Amino acid sequence: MSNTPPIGRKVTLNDIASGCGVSRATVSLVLRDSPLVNKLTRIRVEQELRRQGYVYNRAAANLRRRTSSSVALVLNELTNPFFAEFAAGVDEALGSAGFVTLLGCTSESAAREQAVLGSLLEHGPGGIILSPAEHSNAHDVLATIGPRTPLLLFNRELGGSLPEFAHWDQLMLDNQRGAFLATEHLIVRGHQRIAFFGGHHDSSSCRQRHAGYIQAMQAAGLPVEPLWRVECAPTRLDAAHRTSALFTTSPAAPTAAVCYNDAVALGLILGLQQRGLRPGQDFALTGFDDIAEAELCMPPLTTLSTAPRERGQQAAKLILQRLQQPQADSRKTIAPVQLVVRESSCPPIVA
Amino acid sequence: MSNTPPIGRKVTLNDIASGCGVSRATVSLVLRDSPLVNKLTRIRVEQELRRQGYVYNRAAANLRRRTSSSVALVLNELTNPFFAEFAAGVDEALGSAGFVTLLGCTSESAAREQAVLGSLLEHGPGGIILSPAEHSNAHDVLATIGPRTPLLLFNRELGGSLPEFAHWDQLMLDNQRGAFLATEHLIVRGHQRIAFFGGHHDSSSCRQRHAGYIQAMQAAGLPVEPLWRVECAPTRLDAAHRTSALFTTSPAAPTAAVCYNDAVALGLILGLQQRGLRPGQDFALTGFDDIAEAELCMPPLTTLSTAPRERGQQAAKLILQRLQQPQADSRKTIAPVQLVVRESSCPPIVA
DNA sequence: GGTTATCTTTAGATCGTTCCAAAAAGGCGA
DNA sequence: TCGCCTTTTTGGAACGATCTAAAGATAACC
Repeated sequence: MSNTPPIGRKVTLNDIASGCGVSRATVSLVLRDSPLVNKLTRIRVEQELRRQGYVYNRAAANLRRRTSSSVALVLNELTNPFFAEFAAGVDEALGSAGFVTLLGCTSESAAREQAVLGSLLEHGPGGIILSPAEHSNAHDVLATIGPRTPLLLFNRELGGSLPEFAHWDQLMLDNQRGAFLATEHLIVRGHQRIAFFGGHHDSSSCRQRHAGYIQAMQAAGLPVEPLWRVECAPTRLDAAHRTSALFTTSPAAPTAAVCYNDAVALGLILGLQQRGLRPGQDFALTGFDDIAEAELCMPPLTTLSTAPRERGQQAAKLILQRLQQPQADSRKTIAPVQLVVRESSCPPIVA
Repeated sequence: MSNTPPIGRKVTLNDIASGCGVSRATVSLVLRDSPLVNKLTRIRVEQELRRQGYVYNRAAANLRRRTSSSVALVLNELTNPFFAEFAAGVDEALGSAGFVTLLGCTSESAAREQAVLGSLLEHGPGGIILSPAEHSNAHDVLATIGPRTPLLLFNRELGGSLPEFAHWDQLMLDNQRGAFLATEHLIVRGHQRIAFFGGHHDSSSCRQRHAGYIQAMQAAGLPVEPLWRVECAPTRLDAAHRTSALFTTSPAAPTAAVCYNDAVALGLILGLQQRGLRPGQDFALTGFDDIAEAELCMPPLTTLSTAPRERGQQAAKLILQRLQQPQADSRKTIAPVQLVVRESSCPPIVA
């Protein structure tokens, strides 16, 4: 009566079919909840599925149906909490749509990005969510993924001009407005000498944030002192080291700084402390990203909330929509950011 | 002469074959670098592959060969930098072995873990790397993945007794020895009233670390005061809130604390500051994990380095070995941890 | 009983690859 | 020219699912 399940081989539709005396096709219909099958048959089949411990082989199904049930997520960096949250959001949203996340980390190397994209492509993802590595460029990406693979660019623009065929979707943060809001906030608090601290000028997001800063300064009629633009790598460590560059004596030192992101701001906090300054009392600063530490550091950091997890969910939704409508016009989504005021943005000391 | 590549459909072996007048089988041999094919034929085929922009369909190949080229990575948490680093390490090592990472996040929910495992399994990963959710248990996991899927347990043990069939590999940190080292270090510095702060007792890693603490205290003949065992969630926020529990007046307050992990230690730093105590001067503390912030916070944190990225690479290697030798005996690997002494573990104030 | 309509089931081709066994193509000595 | 060996190539059947079109049941009607 009770056949033994096959050993050393996975259970297939055929095993189930012969196990309960129906055809492969019927079992397939049961699996897909087709209304065609008779109730009694369905019950018999479902019992047999459980009995033999069947697991669906989605790869085989995808092959036949010419569909995909995965999306590739290629990130320049996973260690940064911003991207980790983003990835978690992507995975969550993809998962609840029945898709699976193919992960790829490029560690900011354009060469690895090429390799990773190529390797992931062979697994037939329906689409790709890409946060490009620093010097990645559009032509190389197009060359490896081809013109027909749906791609969603996140967070950064690709270097090089966009090729003709690449009608790629984009999901970007409103960097300029965010930096504008932060700068304006410091100005309203009474600051006049405000620096822009951290980031590299060849990063598109840094340029946009810097533009927002300039915009706010000019709107308030405040002077923009070139020495108050201090570049550094977007890491805590480098930011701490570069702190002294803010306090060259030639013009009066700034009383506040708009930082490229939270990591840089946390580094600046450290650097200020090492100089004997009390961040949030003697010197005001703002961040960007609202990572978890921003709320918990001392002083708590005024920053721009980008809601990375929600961005991840949004990215997943966008790419899934694209899968359903491959022909629709490409679109660029700019996610709003929100100023979160905390204690790091104190008013200036009245001299 | 030059056929157009097919439109709206992916290029297949057949397209290449008919494109340069050989059989499908020959093209397949070329792709796999078989020595059987003639040099001239190989060149012709390779040209055609490039010309049509062929991408290998690994899913189809895996179906035929009954192999897999992916590994599932299921994590209880991705936001924690420890796990993010770990994931990056896994992905890196899998990638360079030609495997792809199927990501799954469970957010500490055993129910989600079941769902995620089930969904990932359908994509036919060769094996699974699992860092279990808090209340996950062995029987449920066995029920969904079956006895034949290779699984590597990372970081935590599974609740419930291990079922008969589940000969699962394990990669654990040497929690007990780590906590022992931290405690011993504080004792050598002259502390006698040392607390164990943070974590929940139903977490296996917390029990192990606590055991290491007890071991060191007893080895030094120091009393273990029950009030100095303060439980809290392993987050910065909860740790900050629970700080006051260390300073109930009944016995003399402790002068140092061994913290469950870095997150808790950072929370404790915050809590101490809020009470007007200077961590690293008035009170000594140690962490566990050596996350990036440990080096950069104030004061820099004495902690145990677990090298999460290396652990990730190690986990990938272990699961890949298991794939090659499914029958080998299961093994439990305990990764060493290393004490990193920084400024948070000051000597006690001589009263 | 025969015809029609409705409800269920199924054989066989198919997706894009690999494997197998066997065929074709060439080279060489007799 | 023939057989024999080596080097290349190839048709067709897999892998595990889905789809199509058609066949079997069953019920209903005249």
